[in-house]
Amino acid sequence: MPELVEVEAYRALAARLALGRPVAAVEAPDAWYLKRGLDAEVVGGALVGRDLVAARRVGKLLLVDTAGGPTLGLRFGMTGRLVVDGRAGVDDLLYAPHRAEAAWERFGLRFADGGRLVMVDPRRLGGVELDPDEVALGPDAAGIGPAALRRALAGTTVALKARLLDQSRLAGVGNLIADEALWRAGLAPGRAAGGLSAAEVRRLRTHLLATVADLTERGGSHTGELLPARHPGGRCPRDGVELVRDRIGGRTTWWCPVHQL
DNA sequence: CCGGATGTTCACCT
DNA sequence: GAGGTGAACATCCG
Repeated sequence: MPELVEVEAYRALAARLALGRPVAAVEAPDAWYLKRGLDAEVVGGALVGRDLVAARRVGKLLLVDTAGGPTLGLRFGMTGRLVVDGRAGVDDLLYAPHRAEAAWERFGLRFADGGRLVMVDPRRLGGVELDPDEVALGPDAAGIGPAALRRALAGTTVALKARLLDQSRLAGVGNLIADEALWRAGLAPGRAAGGLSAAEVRRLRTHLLATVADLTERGGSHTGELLPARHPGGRCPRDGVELVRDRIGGRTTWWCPVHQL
């Protein structure tokens, strides 16, 4: 999906524009998008007439609380975007087409004043559920503390990057943030997650938080320093050697063999 | 035409 | 049980 950075922008958009507005209708044109056996009738019955009272985020999951009703859980997959009253939470997504087809509107809430909150998702990799299991997610990567990061990495020989991507251990880090943070921290993605020294875990935390802050400020997960070099022949922006391409945690991984140790 | 892309889930192995 | 792999979802891009 959009990673933590984009979902935070969606959360802020929803908090700014959607709260306090009663839901007049639920638009669920795509049954596939409703997860866990939900259908349009159930979602409509649960949400219509209710006020939206809070917009929260855990990792890449956006949570919208209703007054006296269930919490709406929105997942954006890789290409999902949130649009409220025609305004987008982020200007751009790396792999999303720049067009906005009405056919890609997978789910929406219509408000009494005619405004709308809409999920646009060309690839349909996202989805909607009610009262999603928030406990299944690890602590949010934004603002994670030293002890929590240590716990998230400890006790396994799984590759460090794979562990960072494991949403049940640490929530919010996606493929681009993982590569960027490891590149900044000078840590090889294939290292055993539990094998880092205490100093390395502290260094990783520092750079993970800085990465999230920088990408948030610049407007997206695709604004990292490493991103322009993530292609065959791409060179490390820091020391100029050709990056190594690997497959770690099921995802394409680009890293520098010189300074990531 | 082919392969790969900010993600998650599931089946199937080892 | 842990962990790895590949497929699936649908569309665009190089």
